[in-house]
Amino acid sequence: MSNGSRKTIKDVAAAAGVSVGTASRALNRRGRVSEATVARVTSAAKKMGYQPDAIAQSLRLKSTMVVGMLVTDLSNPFFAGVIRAAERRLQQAGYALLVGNTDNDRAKERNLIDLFRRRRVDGLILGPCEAEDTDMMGQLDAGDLPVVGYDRDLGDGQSGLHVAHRKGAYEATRHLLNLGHERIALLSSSTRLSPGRERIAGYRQALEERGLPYREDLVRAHQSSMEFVTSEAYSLMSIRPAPTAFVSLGTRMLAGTLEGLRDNGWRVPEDVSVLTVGDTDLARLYAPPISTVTWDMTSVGENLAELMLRRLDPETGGEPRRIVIPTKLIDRGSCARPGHLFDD
Amino acid sequence: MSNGSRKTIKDVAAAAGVSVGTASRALNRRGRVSEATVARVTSAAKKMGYQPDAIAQSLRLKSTMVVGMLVTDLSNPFFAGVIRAAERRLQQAGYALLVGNTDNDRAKERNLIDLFRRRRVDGLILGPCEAEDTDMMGQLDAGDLPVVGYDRDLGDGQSGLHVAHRKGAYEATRHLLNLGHERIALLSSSTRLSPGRERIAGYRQALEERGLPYREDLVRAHQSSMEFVTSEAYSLMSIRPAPTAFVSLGTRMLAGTLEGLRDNGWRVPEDVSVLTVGDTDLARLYAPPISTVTWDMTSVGENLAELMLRRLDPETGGEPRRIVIPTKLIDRGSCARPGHLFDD
DNA sequence: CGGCATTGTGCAAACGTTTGCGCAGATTAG
DNA sequence: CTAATCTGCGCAAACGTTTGCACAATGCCG
Repeated sequence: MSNGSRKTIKDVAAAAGVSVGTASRALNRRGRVSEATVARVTSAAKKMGYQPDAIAQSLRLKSTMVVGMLVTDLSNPFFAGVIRAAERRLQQAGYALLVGNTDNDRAKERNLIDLFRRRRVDGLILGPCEAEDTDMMGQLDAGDLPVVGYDRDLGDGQSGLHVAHRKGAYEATRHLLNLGHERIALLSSSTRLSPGRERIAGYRQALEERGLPYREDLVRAHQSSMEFVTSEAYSLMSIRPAPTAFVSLGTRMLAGTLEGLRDNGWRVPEDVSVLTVGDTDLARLYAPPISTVTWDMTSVGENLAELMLRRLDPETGGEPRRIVIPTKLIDRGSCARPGHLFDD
Repeated sequence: MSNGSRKTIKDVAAAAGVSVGTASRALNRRGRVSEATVARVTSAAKKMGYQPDAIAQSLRLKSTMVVGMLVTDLSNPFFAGVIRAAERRLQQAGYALLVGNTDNDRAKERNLIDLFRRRRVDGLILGPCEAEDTDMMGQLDAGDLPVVGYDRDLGDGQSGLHVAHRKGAYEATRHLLNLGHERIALLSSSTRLSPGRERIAGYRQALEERGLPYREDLVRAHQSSMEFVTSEAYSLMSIRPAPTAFVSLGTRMLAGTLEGLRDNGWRVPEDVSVLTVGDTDLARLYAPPISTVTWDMTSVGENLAELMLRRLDPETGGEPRRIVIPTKLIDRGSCARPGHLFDD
């Protein structure tokens, strides 16, 4: 079937007995071509398995039909799910998705952005990254590269999507407050990222509404490596009077939290209530199942893609838009009235 | 800083007072250029923030520095982890990784492959996909597109990487047999994919070595959706005499399996032993923790990248290579001597 | 000081497309 | 029947690079 060297439009034109220009017009049904030649050319193209060279097209048309996306860590299932949905939607529109991992490192992010610009991506979706810089996004966008932010603070005039982390954390905290908890320990992802900041803000807001103080010693917000979370959990457990609830406000922190509690023999929910963010198999099947603040990853991905497509469409490209994805609290019974372990 | 339109090498050349050709040679330190002009040109380039256009380079050099990778589902953490590691390694070598989801659908896979070819990827990493076709891979490779397979059956002369699923399943089964189990139920991913086939083969081999029959009614191998797995688990639990062990041979089947067992009140490991494949938070933190056949995702990703880079390097590109990634059995106590639930 | 190798530079082709322009022939209007 | 319009096609430029080739200038050797 496939001959040695790849077929170009020149070969097709020759086979159909027309010039390259005409062949191009025929294949794209653009400009003035007779139906007869369209037929001849397309059939010749099909016969020899011709596929237009996307690189050459990109060069000529000044559009690569690729959008880039940067996340801190693709192996985080919550990013992977979003990427999957975004890719699907973009593909329907003819775009490919190029992903990059920033490892939550600002320098790496810069490098990747430059790399993607050199590759002439048509647009860029930027996930949260350490020390986000709204100026940068503005510059890129002004430099003619449409940018859509994902859980990331934006400058004016840019499109972005946010999961309602703040409200989610607020509601989770209120749930615990309503049960009578007053010392709620917090394990959060880094405050240098928007989701972490927002969640803590929600937690704080709920406390303040009840007139309870925001106690720094009850809040730990750093990396989310498993060992680290476990050791922070230990440390929180040694506070006296002890926290009566643990909120794990990072999508990958539940395991470490539970490990810490279990190793110390604290029972859930008799001794301590637990609440987490991001629905996982572990949360669903732990004994007891863990109550969770969740949201729809597919919706996030699709809306990100939609936002980008809107920016890419010359018709609607002008006005930036913002989207907020709501969260939902799933109550599973890992929260109860406060226990009385080490009350003082 | 950044002026309106993007700078091309022409601008750099003009600013440095040389011709484009010379500018190119200076920037790439290729051919004969005086050190003086190299300095002038590079400084001019830096001053105006020039970045070469990767598209134009690709067209001219006939290499995009992009490799494509196709998996069934990027949101499966076991693929995501591999992709992450592969991307990292490829990036060090200057390549970008373009990923696509096949949804385990042969037609989609074909489409994506065509798409990637049009995009002129320099190489292709193909994960498992329904009804794999070794011919196709051979054709692609012969058509001058290096292909590396991942847990996928290959034709002759192609590079590939396999996780030792067969051996892993074999050892897992033997572990149970050694404890005295004789009726071991199997929930496996589809046999239309290499990992599923291999795992079942390993299971079978272990049974046969003990002179035990391979019973089709104890083996279920289909999709891995949660609901499906749970219902299959139910069905297996109704067999009499009942299975004394459940092996969940898919990376995403443990949750469904455990749910089925729990809902029916079967205790692990007193009533039933459980073993799974792929280490997850759930396996680590379930009560009891679940014994697991695991392997190193990072190693898989890096070796895939390495295999591809080797094929891409004109020096070593010739000979194909195969790599096998070993598995390891982590014993965690979810397996015990057989219980006596519904023995007959 | 003449010939010759060496060095640095510019010119132009090439990669594979798309598209504006011009032109010949066909069709229509007056 | 002539003039105007329309139709279909070819030509060539352009997108931004890299690189073979030619050529002038320089340095070296005899």
